Amino acid sequence: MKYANTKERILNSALDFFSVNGYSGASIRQIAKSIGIRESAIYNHYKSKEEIFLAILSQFKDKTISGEVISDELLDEAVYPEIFFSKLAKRLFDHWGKPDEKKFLRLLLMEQFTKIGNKELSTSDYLKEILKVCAVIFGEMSKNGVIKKSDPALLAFEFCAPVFLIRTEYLAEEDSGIRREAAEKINAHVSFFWNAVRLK
Amino acid sequence: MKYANTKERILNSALDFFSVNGYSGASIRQIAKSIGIRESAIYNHYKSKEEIFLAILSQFKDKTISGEVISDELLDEAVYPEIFFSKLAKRLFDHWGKPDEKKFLRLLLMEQFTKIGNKELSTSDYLKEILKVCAVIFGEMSKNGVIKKSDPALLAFEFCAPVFLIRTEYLAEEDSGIRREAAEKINAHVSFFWNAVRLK
DNA sequence: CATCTAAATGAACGCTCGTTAATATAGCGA
DNA sequence: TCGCTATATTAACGAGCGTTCATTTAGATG
Repeated sequence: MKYANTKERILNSALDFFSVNGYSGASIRQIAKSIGIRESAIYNHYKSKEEIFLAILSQFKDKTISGEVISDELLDEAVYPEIFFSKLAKRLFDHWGKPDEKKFLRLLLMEQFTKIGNKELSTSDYLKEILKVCAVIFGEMSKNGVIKKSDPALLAFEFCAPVFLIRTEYLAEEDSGIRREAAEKINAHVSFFWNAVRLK
Repeated sequence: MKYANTKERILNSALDFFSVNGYSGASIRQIAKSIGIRESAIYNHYKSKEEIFLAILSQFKDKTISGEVISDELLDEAVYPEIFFSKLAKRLFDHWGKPDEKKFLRLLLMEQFTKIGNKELSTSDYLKEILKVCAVIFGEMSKNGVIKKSDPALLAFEFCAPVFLIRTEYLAEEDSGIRREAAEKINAHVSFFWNAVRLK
């Protein structure tokens, strides 16, 4: 029998398993079985397990976060910084909580130190883009006198780092109770940040 | 031939391999070989690979961070908050950078989502103790009018989270150039935090 | 010195791993 | 309709895995 999208379905399933069992804990047979084919069929699409891993990485490397997190209506709110920060933090948190992004984040955390992952995966790199975007926005806000003048890159880091840590703390399970707890932490962080950067 | 400390040396070597290859990527044979014994000899000391893993976890669970990071001379400086924050941040960063602590941190990040690790490992739990200690200290400082009044637990999180993220970003390699880069980030964070909590 | 025991060895087990090769089959273009 | 190509299956490979077991050895105890 022939199937459609096999190549893509391999990638999806591989991400599922890699992000829970780790690269070396996941097996080709497991991945094949989960999409209803034999392990040898995998090799019609990828020449090795490592190639599947690298394909996942390059798929996520091409993704850009800005479009997913920053929108025009959001930017319009930058004149009301308190609301803006709150929305931005929530968006960021939710972005990292999207099913595939969550899986990739787990993979990043798991494989960033391994032989196979340490060349391609680093938390700094992963955060680089969003930090840059935030720095630009915060820089504009200082210039426009909406918040204190300060190093935009530092502001970006101080805004994003706690959000990122909260996200990684809740990367495992996520029932509605947990989500509320995380949302409260995000709110508290935003209020701290806002108090730190507001004009007196 | 007979060796001394075999049980302990197994644990050390296991931590080395687990923290780089992950639990399932490391093998009993590899661990045995690295300490100069055969794999079967391991089983005179631990009844399974899983037991070695759990022994590592319980070894670190018993460790207390407060004594390693907080000292009396450090607390004496709490009256000069800017210096105090700077020293505390450095101590925290250095603590997480101690060879064994670094290995454990990598293990934590790698295994917190896996079948074997997800019951025993969580970033929140790992940070819980230091957050509590910091909260007490910061609470005292607000009460003594050395810094702004604010939720001590929030202050502790805002202080520690960026330090922790910086640490995890530099958990892989660490040459002297990298260490200087990290130190600068820590300084920048401390200055942001200090500006956020200082009295006006 | 003889004995006991803890700790090592060497060989083997059943299993799973990633990968390959030979073969079958489905669907599309000529 | 025929044959080509992409995609699947079945079977097998060598290697490494965790673990067990019978045996040897070294060092402490009497």
